[in-house]
Amino acid sequence: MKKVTINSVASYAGVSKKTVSRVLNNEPNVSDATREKVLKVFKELDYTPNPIARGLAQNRSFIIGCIYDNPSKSYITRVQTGALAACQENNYNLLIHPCDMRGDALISNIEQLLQTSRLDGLVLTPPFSDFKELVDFLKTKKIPYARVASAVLDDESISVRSNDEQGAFEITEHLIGLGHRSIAFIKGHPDHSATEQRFKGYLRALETHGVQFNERLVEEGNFSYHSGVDSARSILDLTPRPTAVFASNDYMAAAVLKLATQRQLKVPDDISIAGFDNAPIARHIWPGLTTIAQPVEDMTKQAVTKLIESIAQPEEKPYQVTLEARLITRESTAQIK
Amino acid sequence: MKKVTINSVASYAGVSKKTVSRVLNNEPNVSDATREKVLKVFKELDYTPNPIARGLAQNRSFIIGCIYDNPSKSYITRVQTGALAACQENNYNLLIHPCDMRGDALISNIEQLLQTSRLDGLVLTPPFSDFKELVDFLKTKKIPYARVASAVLDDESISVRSNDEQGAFEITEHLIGLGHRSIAFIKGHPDHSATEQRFKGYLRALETHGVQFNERLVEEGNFSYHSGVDSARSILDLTPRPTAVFASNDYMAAAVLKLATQRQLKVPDDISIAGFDNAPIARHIWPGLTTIAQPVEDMTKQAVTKLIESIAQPEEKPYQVTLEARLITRESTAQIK
DNA sequence: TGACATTATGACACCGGTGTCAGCTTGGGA
DNA sequence: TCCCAAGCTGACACCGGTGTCATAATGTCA
Repeated sequence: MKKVTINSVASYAGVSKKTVSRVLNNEPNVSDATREKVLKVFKELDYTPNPIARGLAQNRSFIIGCIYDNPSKSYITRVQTGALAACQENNYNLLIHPCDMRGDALISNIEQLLQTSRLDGLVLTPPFSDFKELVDFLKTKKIPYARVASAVLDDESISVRSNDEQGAFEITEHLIGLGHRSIAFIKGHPDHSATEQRFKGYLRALETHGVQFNERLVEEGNFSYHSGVDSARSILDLTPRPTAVFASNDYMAAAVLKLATQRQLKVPDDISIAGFDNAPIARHIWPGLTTIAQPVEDMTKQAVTKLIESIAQPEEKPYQVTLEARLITRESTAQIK
Repeated sequence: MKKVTINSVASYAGVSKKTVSRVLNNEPNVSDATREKVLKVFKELDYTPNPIARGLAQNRSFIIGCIYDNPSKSYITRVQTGALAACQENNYNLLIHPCDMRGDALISNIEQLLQTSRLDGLVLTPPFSDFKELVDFLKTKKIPYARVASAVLDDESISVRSNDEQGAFEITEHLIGLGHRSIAFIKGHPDHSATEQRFKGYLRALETHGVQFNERLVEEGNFSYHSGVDSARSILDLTPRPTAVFASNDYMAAAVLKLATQRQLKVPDDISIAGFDNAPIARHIWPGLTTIAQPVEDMTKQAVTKLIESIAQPEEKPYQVTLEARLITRESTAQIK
C-alpha cells in the first residue's frame, strides 16, 4: 500500500499538483469538469492531504494550545471537552499544556511552547484569562488568542465568559430568601478573576436585601478542596455560627460539608451550604450541593471556534460574549429553622 | 524580527545546512570546532528548529494520540498528566481523542484520526487497552502503540499495568479481616478488563479465607456514579443486608455511600464501604473511602516513554511491566459490630 | 472578425528540515 | 613518500503541500 500524495492524485487525474491543490482548498478558477474529475480521484485513491506538508507551506501547525493551572480537574475536563469539539469541527488539534501560573519562568515557558510547537493560537483559561502580562506578551508577538471566563470584556480580542457576578448574586439571594442573614463566604484563588466577581455578587445581594455585611464571615480560600477544609474550620468555629455558607466553588463547599458532617452538624438543618460551578461532586455527595451551573463547555467551544476563524481571516474581529449562569437547587440549602 | 531557520544559521556560521542538521541531531562526523561554532550561533540567533519541517522530512508528526472512553474524569486527568510528563521530556505533543468504544465506526474513526493527524503512536487507555480488534488493526497498520492498564501481558508490545487482581484481593481481605462475611460486590463496565480482574481478586480473597461466595451479593455496574446508585439500591434492599460493600471503583462506592446515608444508615457502623482507584472523591467525602491506590500517572508515563523510544528505534522491544497497587484505609470501613 | 478581458491551467520556486552521496582532508602504515 | 581508510563537509534531491506568475483557452463586445 503506497502513500497517496498530491502528486499521485495529480498524475492519476492527469492534472497538475496546483490544480489538485485548488480543488482541495475550494479555490475558484477550476472548471466544473476538472473539479469533478479530481474529486472522483480523491475517492478512488482514498486521498487525505498531509497536514504537516500543508503546515510547512503555510507556516501553520493546525494546533491550538490550551494552557491551564487549575486545581479543579473537573473544570479542566470540561474546558477540554468544549475545546475539542471546536477543534474537531475545524480539523484542528488541541495541545494541552498545564503550567505554573506563579513561577518567574511562565512567560519564557510559554514562549518556549510557542517556539517549539508552532501553535496557531492559544486558549487562555482561568487564571490565565486575566493575566495581563501574558496577554500583552501575546499581543506584541501577534499570537492569536482567546480568553475563557475572563472577568471583563474590555478589549478587541476574543473573550467568552459567563456571568459570575450575577450567579453569585442569585445564589446569595436564594439563601437570603430562605431566611438566612448570617451567610459566610469563602473566596477563591486571588489569581482568578472569578474570585472577585463572585465576591461582588455576594456583596450586591446582601446590599440589595438589606443584610448587613460582616467581614468576619469572609474566608480566603484558593478553590482547592484543601483550602476549603481550612476555611470551613474557621467558619464552623465562629460564635454565633453562621446559618449558611457560600463557597466560591463546589470543592470548597464539599469540604465544608465534610467537616460539618464530621462535627455532627446536620446539613441543611443546622447549616446550609452552597457552592459554585456544578462540578460532578455537587451531585455525588449527600446532601447534594445547591450551586450555580456555568456553560463551561459551551463557553470554551465558542471561544475556540472564533479563535480558529480569526486565524484563517486575521482581520481584527472582536468577539465578546457573556453567557448566563443558572441556579441549581439541591438538598444542601433549606429554610432557616 | 525575521524568522531564524536552518538556512540563516548555516550562512551565519559559514557552514552548510546539512552540517547544522548534523549538530542539531547529535550526529557523528562533525569536528569539535565546527560543532562549537554552530552551537554558539544557535545561542546567538536563538534558534529553534521547526518541528513541522522536520516532520515533513521524516514523515513524523511528533504527536502521540491518547484515546479514551471512560466515565471517570479523574482517571482521564491522571492519564493525561502522566502522558504529558513523558511527552514533554521528549519534545512530543499529546493529542487527546475521546471516542465511543461501542459505535460501529470506531475503527474507521481511529483510522481517520491516524490519517488526518499523522500520529506517530497511540496510547490505549482502558477500555481500549484490551480491545483486540483495535490492537490487531494497529498491528497490521504497523502503528506503534502502548497499552495502559491492560489485563494481561501476553504479547510483544508495550504494556504497563498495575495489579488489579491483587489490589482487589487485598481490599477484600481487609474487609474479611474486619470480621465481614457478607460482602457485596459491584462490578465495573464489562468492556474494561479491570472489571474481571477485580472480581477475580474478590473471589480469591473469599476463597482464601473460607468465606462462602454468594452470587446474590454481586451487582453489575459500569464504573459510572449513576450505575453505582442503581447497584446500591439493590444491595441495600437485600435481607439480610450485607455488612460491607466493595465497589469496583470510587465513584460507585461514593454512590453507595450517598444512598446509604440518605437511608439513615451509618457508615461504617451499619455498613462498611470500600472502593478502588483512590479517586479524589474518596477523600472529599465523609467518611473517606477505603480504597486501592494505583500509580496511574506513573504507569502512563512509563508507557508513553517507552512508546516514544520505540518510535525512534523501531526494533521490536517488548516492555511489559506490572506495578503494585496499594491499600489505603480511611473511615468508610470498620470492624463489624 | 479582431481585440481584449476573463477564466482555467500548469511550471516552478519555496517552506525548513533530512537523506544520499561524492569529494576533500587527514593520519597511519607500508 | 605513497596509498588508502576514516573523518569531515557540502551539493543536491526530496518530503507534500501552497504561492506566484506566465500562458493557454474561452468569452465578450465593437
